[in-house]
Amino acid sequence: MNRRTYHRASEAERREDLIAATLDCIAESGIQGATVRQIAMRAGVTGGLIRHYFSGKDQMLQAAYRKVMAGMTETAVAAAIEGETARSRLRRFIVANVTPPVTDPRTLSLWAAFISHIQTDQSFAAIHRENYLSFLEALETLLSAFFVEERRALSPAQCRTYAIGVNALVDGLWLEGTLAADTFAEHELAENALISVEALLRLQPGELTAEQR
Amino acid sequence: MNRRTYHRASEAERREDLIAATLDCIAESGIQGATVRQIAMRAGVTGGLIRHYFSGKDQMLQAAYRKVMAGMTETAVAAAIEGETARSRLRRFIVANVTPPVTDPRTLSLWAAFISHIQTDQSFAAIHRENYLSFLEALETLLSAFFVEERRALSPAQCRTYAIGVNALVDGLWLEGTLAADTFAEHELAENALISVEALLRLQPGELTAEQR
DNA sequence: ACGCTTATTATACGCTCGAATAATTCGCGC
DNA sequence: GCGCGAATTATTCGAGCGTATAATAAGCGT
Repeated sequence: MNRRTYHRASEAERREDLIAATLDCIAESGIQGATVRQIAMRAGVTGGLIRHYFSGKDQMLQAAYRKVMAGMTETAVAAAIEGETARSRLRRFIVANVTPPVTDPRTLSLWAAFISHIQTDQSFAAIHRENYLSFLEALETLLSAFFVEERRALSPAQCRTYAIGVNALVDGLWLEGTLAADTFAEHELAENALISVEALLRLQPGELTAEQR
Repeated sequence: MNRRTYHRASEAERREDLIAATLDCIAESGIQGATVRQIAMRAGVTGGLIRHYFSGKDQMLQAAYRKVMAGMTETAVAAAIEGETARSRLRRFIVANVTPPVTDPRTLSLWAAFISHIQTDQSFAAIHRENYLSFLEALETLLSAFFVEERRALSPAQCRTYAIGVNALVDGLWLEGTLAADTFAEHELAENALISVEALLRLQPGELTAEQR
């Protein structure tokens, strides 16, 4: 009647492990395969522990959703701030969104698994909304800085219209490029994204595309 | 010990009923709520009947997925062919894709519920791919006819790049516009779509937007 | 080095799922 | 109008789900 030996972990790392295991399960076999038992096994613990750190499975899924979305936005934002000019930052932001690890089958699996919960569960809807608005705001900021740098006057309303359009384009390319990953070479997608954004903002051809310092 | 009385339906209409009930269940409570029992109840039959018409629940879900996707494409194509000029057909196609019933919470629910299966189940992946390519081809045809009408020479490769970009834009607007339905007025989304496509194709402002006869 | 707190395991419970099977009713061909 | 095939119902089964609870081992403060 020997029990398993185990290690007592700190709350932070245990929660992180559990969320990571949740994401692994979802990525591998969909939300249907992300059962309490599977997740626990993947995390190297037993099922009961989950309810010691989360009030239920749903709350853990929500935490996992937050992590995925935050990760996507942060990757793109982190890429952007490396740029030295507003134009470069905008360019990097766009490219990052259609390049791994954002454009990645695993990321898509996770995103897709959660997106369907938005319609049914308002907690997920809130998380989505929060991240959508934050992404849109980041894009809007990059855009308006870019237009200032280009000495091109733009009403806030028009800037927002542009942001919505660019956001849609990037999302669409991301979605299709990842779903049909074998149809597009990696650079092909990024190139298409830049050309399309150029056109969308009515820039000169090459204004964004051209490599710059 | 009285059994329920029942009506013997033709195979075609029974299958259609079952698929419709499946979609109702998914739209209302997500894929998790689309259980054999719920679907059967909604269709006014008992659960066992499902396996008389489909080899299992999964196959019925696939049939339902096909129906949803075909419906979306057909709605847009049907709207397009009403147009008298290539420009009008392109315009109508785009507007139809960001207007109810394509842009609709129910449609999104259904789409989202299925999209996550693409990563896990290759049967769903095949259905997706089939519909994606058919949508892209329809768009490409509309585009090239439009450019011919406009007497604007375009290489097939560039036409395809445009098609991919427009497709992404339309998909993205559709997705965001439906997810954040309360953020956009109905005409706002369509207007933004036309303005963005205009820019994407490097047309004159108003070339697509302006109402025309 | 011991005892106390608690993180973790182990086990059980009630429920619902998809599927299989057997019983029954329908309605068409004759 | 009757019988026969097949569509439909009714019932059962085993598996797996999320959750609850009790037993236990870990490791820190002292």
